[in-house]
Amino acid sequence: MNLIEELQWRGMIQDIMPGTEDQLLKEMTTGYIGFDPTADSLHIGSLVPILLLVHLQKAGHKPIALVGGATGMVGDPSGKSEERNLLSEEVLNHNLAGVRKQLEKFLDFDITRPNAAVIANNFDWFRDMGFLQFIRDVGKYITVNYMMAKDSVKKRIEGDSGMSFTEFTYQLVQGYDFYWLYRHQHCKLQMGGSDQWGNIVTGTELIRKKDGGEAFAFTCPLITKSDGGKFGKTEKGNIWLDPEKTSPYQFYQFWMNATDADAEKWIRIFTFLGKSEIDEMLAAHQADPGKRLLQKKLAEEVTVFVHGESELAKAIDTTEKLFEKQNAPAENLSIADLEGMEGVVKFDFAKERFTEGIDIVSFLAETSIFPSKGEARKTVQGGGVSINRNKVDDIQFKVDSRLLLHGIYLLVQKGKKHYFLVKAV
RNA sequence: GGGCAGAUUCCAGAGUGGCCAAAUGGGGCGGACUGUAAAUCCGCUGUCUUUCGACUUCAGAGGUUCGAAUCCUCUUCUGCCCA
Repeated sequence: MNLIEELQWRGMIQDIMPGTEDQLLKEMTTGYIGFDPTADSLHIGSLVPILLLVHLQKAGHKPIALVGGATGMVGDPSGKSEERNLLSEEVLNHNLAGVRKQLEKFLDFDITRPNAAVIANNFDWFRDMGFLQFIRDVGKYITVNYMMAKDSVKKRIEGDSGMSFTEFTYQLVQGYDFYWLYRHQHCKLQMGGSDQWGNIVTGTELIRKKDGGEAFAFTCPLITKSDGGKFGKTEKGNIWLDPEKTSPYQFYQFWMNATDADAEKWIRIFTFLGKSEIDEMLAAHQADPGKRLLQKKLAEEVTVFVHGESELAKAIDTTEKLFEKQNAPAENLSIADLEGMEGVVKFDFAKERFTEGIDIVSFLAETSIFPSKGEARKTVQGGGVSINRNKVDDIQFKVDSRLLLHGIYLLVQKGKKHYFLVKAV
């Protein structure tokens, strides 16, 4: 399978420009993807573009990861129904540094290789460009009619929130990125999410009109969940690649919780496993879905890719303690077991308060396991809270030191899946 | 510059003087079922309070009224139309 065939099999190609496959077969091709510095860490939504770059490099081509210092200052209207807030330069620089650091983990930058990865920042070529120069060198080549025909623009013009000139111009800014990289880095390929198609095409158009050059592109489908929910979101928000923001255990759990339908799609997209291996796994999974083979494999592969072997081992370890022996009494967990639960949210709570005894509702609110007493009370009444694996359904319940495991710990569960470890200090 | 329409609780979107902490749908959370699935069903979804209830909320500031998300005035923001 060549690169395009493989990506197609994995379900990672949505739109592709004619000739792209031939170009990739013909020679080592430089291709780029832009990353938005909207936060100081990438989240799993960015994993797909990262994987595209990795696949590209594995196939012998040269990947460029573009961090959008300049485009980030404008704001991409694609897929947004409303005008975005501008980020300050300070925040932007902070985000840029974070994103850059993460990208460096996934690609091979060994400069002895001809196809070593490169990180570029489009602020480098926009910093000194003046407005007049831009409208003469870029704006002149693209008609407003063309720009208005773009879905991202059309939707906003037809909708009722309007669109600023700044965001309208965005496609030109991104288009110029492609042109610049084409001129200076011989970059002939741009990839991205399918929402980027319009912006990408503007770039190839610019290359054609300004230089008579030829450039190629393909996009991957946006990842969706089978139940229509947003991918990569949980009740706690985004799943980040930064272990400080989303612990490897939580990260692992996210993939473990994939539904069957999602796991079947995702295993091809998010892992590097080959076709025969995946086919086998799919068959095994369908024979006995209850074993969650796919989810486990998926979670393992992605966690290793992002966080490494040792973090995966810890995540699995914690998972086993909490889930595989779910019916075992909490008292069976040793101090080492409890201490070693990496990634479980931990809280300290004053020892004296346990000695005095405290009602369950205040306890849950004060530890910040619940945001308010009202919510804590409602969940307890609804049977959603367990302490040391015993369900608490009486809001009068007192928490005191007799409950502490090994005299120190309290294992609190909110719902079935959310564990918290409270330590008496 | 002129005219018109609008701003409601996480989102969409009702409500147009008391019955409104505010319909309905979505989302979220929790429960049952299960496989840490899916589908389905049930409960919760402003804060505090065991309950009664109290308090803060319908863009912002004032006002009318016994009483306002609802009426009036000004301000801010948004969309549409005319110049």
